Amino acid sequence: MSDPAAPKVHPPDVMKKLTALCKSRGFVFPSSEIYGGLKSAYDYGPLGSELKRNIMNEWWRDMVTRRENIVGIDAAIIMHPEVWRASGHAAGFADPLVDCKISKERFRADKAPRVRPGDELPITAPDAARAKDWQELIAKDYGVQLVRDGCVLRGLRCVSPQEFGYFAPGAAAPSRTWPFRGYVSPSCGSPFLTEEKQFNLMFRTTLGPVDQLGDLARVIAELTASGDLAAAVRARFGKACDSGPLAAALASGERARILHAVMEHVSQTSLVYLRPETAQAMFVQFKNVLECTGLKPPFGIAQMGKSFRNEVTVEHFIFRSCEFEQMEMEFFCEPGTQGEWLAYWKAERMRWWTRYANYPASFRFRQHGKDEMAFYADDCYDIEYFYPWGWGELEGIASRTDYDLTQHERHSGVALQYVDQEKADPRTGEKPWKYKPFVIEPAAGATRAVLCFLLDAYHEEERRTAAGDTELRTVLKLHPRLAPIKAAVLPLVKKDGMPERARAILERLLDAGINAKYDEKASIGKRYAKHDEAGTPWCITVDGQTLQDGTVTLRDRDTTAQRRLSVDDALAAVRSALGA
RNA sequence: GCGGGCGUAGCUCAAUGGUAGAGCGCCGGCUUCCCAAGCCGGUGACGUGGGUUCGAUUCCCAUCGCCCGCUCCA
Repeated sequence: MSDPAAPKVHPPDVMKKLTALCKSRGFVFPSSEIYGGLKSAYDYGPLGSELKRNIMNEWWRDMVTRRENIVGIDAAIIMHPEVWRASGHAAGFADPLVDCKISKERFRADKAPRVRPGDELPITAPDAARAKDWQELIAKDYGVQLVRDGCVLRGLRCVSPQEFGYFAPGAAAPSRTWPFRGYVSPSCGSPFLTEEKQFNLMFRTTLGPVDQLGDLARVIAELTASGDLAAAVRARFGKACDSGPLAAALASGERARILHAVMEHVSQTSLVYLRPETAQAMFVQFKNVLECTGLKPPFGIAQMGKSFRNEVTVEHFIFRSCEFEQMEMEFFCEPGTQGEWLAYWKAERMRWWTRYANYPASFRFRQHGKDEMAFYADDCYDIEYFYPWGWGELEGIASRTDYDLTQHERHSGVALQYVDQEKADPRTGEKPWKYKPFVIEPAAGATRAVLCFLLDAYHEEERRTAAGDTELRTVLKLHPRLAPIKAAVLPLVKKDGMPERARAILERLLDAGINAKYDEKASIGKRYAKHDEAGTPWCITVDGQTLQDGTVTLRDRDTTAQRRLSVDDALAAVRSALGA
């Protein structure tokens, strides 16, 4: 074993090997594989679904069951669309993005530098070599030979707000022109850009059985039948055109933008989103939970479940996928106490993660800088895991002030506050004290937890085969409470009544609610190896001696050592190690 | 989304412009008293779609998926 004070050193190519093991043993399959797979979606198999459930159960037990002042909810994935306007997701999750075709960089169109007709448009490369590459790229793709001056390429100029052109040295008129949108790439100054792409990270769908596309098609057909689109839009939508997105689109005069705004407007009535996080339901149900439970701050509302985001990049197996699972808790406390509660939850959450890990030093805190925190947060820490590709997020613990309750109060018009009959308002000195609680949010990724505990558990060890060769033993050293199968019950050989004795032991485990498997196939060594890969902590083996004196062997996954015990003692050992 | 690489059985690989073989795995049988033993039998693949061709797994195009890097990540 490596230094317990240092992060785990992952075996070479561990992601590749782990992905293969996940598939062959039934932890995680690529989604819809027989149809060629679906990007970034994964299905949890017989072992994976047990592992994920065990992890989530451990979280729920630690966060909800054992705490008097924390309760759970299980909200609908589809919520009222106004929720996402209040939370800021509707606006914040959608930006117009553009790619520079020269430097291949992506940027936000609304933050790009603007230029005016007559302005020169020099393209600046980071070094002379790249300037030369870009010069050739532009010659090839656009048919003009720009003049290179060190890192700078010259010859382009803005002609009008809709057009830029190439001016040969000394020429007064452009020899070629291209359409223009008035801005250039912020990093290199290039005007060669892709179309603006509207990114919307929330999954959209429609609520209701009516075919929305049919409605949209009809409206668009009617509006575009007349020559004057703007007039047709104004005539049809009246007051809606006076302000908001329709007004802005009409003001721009761009047909595509107007039609886009019209489609948004028409689809508004049935448009809903799949939640991009589970957190908002806890704020939205704050009042109901408060009334039915009678809880007083400090208290928490917890929820586990699926969330959906159209991630720009999906990567690293199940680390970042569009459909993922979260374990979140919103902890409501008195304003002014958020600092101490943040410290408390940091410690609690780190204790939880490291409790199940072989390498506690693979977990660490990282405080967010002011620039990366949401504007309303007053402090934020990530719990990070040392993945094979480096440190990465596992859980965020944010101090969110009273922002969310304030936003939902504003948008819903419903007071979301706590009335403390015993305390006086610190500002006025009057009773009762009505306040919006401040929130500490430990938000963990359940899907990421699966990956992190698999990585923590994955080991390759040298072992000697019966033939005397050296081989690698692959073993998942999962914490017994997380392991999908707790014990395998194996007859040493498939005869002399051993299968019957083994099955009787299996029955006792299953009756006790312990997930166990019976296996009589192949040689005993093969069966041990298979269960090592599945992360099964114990193998109970029935052999010749069992028939004589009723004892069995109990094999430990991590050491492969065996103890001979009575059946009762073996079962008791399993039960007590599970803490059940 | 961009750039690069990849795609033959569950896995690792092989062969071929004339419809594909092996090892391991998996399933069944025999055997086996402790760490992937042995024997017999079986299962099983050219990612998808188009084009060229008498004929494509092989050549071309597109598409999908995976990996690496960049970018993005309220």
